[in-house]
Amino acid sequence: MADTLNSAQMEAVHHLGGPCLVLAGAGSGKTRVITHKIARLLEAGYAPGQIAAITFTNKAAQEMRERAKALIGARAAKNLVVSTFHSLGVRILRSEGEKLGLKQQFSILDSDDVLGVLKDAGSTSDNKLARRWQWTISLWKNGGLHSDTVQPENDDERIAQQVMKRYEERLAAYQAVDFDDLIGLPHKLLQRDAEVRAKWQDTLRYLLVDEYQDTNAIQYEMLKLLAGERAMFTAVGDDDQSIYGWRGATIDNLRRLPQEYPQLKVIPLEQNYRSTGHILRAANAVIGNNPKLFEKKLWSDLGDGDPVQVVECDNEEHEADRVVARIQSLRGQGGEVMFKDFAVLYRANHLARMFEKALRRANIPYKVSGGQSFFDRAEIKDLCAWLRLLVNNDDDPAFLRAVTTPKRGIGHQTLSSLGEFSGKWKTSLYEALFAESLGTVLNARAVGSLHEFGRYVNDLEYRARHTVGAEDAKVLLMGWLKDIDYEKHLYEGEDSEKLAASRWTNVLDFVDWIAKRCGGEIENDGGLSVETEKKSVLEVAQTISVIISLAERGDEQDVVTLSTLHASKGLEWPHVMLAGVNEGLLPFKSDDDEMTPERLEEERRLMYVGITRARRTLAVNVLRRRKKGRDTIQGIPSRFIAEMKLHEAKAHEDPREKLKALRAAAAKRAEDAKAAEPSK
DNA sequence: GCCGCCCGACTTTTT
DNA sequence: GTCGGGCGGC
Repeated sequence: MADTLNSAQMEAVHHLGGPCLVLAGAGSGKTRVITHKIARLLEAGYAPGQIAAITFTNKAAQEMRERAKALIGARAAKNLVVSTFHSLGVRILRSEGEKLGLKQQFSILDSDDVLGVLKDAGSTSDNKLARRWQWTISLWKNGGLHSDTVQPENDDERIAQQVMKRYEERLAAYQAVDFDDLIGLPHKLLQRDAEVRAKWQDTLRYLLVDEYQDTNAIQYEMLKLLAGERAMFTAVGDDDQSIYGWRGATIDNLRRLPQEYPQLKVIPLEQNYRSTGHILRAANAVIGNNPKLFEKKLWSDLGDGDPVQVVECDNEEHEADRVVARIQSLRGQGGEVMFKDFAVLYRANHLARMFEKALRRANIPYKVSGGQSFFDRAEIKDLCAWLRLLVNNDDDPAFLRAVTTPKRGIGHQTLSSLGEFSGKWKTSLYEALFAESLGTVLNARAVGSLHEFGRYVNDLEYRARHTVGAEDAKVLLMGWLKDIDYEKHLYEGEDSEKLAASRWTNVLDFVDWIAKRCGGEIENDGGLSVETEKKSVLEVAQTISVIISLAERGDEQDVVTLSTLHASKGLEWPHVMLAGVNEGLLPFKSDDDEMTPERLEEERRLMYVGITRARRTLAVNVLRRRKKGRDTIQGIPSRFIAEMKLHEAKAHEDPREKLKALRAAAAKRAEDAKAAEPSK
């Protein structure tokens, strides 16, 4: 792609006078538009710190900052606010949270912590039930509701509402917030405090929102409040790639934009720079079956390319074999085809297994994207709990995890007495630990252990607060691990030595990662901070729950990608294979729910996302028989295959392709003959 | 109360 | 194929 903008992109970049919606079709260069627009805004007199580019993931934020840096230079890029919704929320809460009774050192609970709190608040040990509550409560919160405003529709919801109320109380007591609060609380603040609102509207004078179709109700409200009367923003999104409805994203946000901002300039980007004609026509044909919010049709001038292939497979094993065969054959054709040029995309995670097996057998290197995140690992969570406790002593969930990791003679009994005691006196567990009268409920030995723990935490906290810079941080952290004998804890807790060793490696990586962040020379940390001063261990510790992308940070290796369709959004590969394109799988259908038109439309968008990941070749796999639970059932080709209208495309294109192939073959024969002659 | 065995299920996921 | 939950036995 040359470094020029096409006319639609140009228009999008230069429209600075009011709200702007860029309908960025797949592969239409939306990141280019955003970064160029940032450059344009700087030209127009905005200071870097007044421009905020908002994304959904840390990875996207990091990429955006990188791209912006290449265009506008490191200096300007450093002060840009490139941030996820959630990090922006942290930032706002950090400076304004006190107005909500939140101390500056609040904790951020991850979803496991939340689950724990919910089980506690709802007095259950039933994980499934607690997860349902978690889900419901999160959706409510994302819809802008809290326990007093929820309108329960059945008994389950009434119970969830009660649990929610207690959950809210717990979080307040812990000085903790969950991920939803990182949006919800800043929103609340901006809404009710005119001063805060004015301050932030004045700070962030131009907003650019990436993946706008993925915003939920409350994120949209927050954007409106930040943008204010001025309404200086650019939303970039694609209604056809909205695939996160199930987690609260609402296409309504796209629908409402032109209504609520009549002066909105809508600019479609329709030229696709990614895929060849056959692939793009299939994509257009499929998505054409959805009702349109905005008119938009992708085209490309990359030529027709190879026709889309439908690959019929007997079953999952056969499919995996054919995937392997296809990779080998495309690579065998010479050229510079690398493993990293391939992706296998599927609807659900568990479908990866068969491909992993086949690829391993064929000695083809691969990576599974969207697997367990580095930060989800138990050993990392252990350490995070400690760090959280240092940051916020009142974080009871963190206290409970840290005090028992590793085991230090403080058992269930002791902790439950301590819990009772703290409940009675309305203090946090940590505070309770130092109470004079603790001896009345616990024996001296238990009190002694607790005090020892408390003193250690206190001391470590002091040191963490005053340890600055990468090297000192590393010394501190390694010392801490030695103090708590964490390595031994790992080897004792794990049956397999190998597993323990790999866990310990993770721990060391984690230490390095934190230490690096204390160094102050990090430019890409997901947009969380723009300062380049060195930071204390404690400061770094506070932000860890919002940053999760160490695992994704792995450098680009030459490996085949296995990914869910969801996780593939925004990525592209020369050769894409869509796996298991069968009724029931894609569109997905579970036994108990019925397929609403809305659901089907979202599944169709998922298919569209899958198709548009491909640059040069696309294979669509269909299973003749497929596994379902324990048994095997007949496989019906997905309706989306017919919707691709491949036969029409063939009837249209085949003669020309055939002719081309014939001519090429003839030319080759002539050349071979020529080559043979002189040697005679 | 805990351990072990058996059976069943098995969307999508970020922060 | 694996994980988790539930049930039954010790």
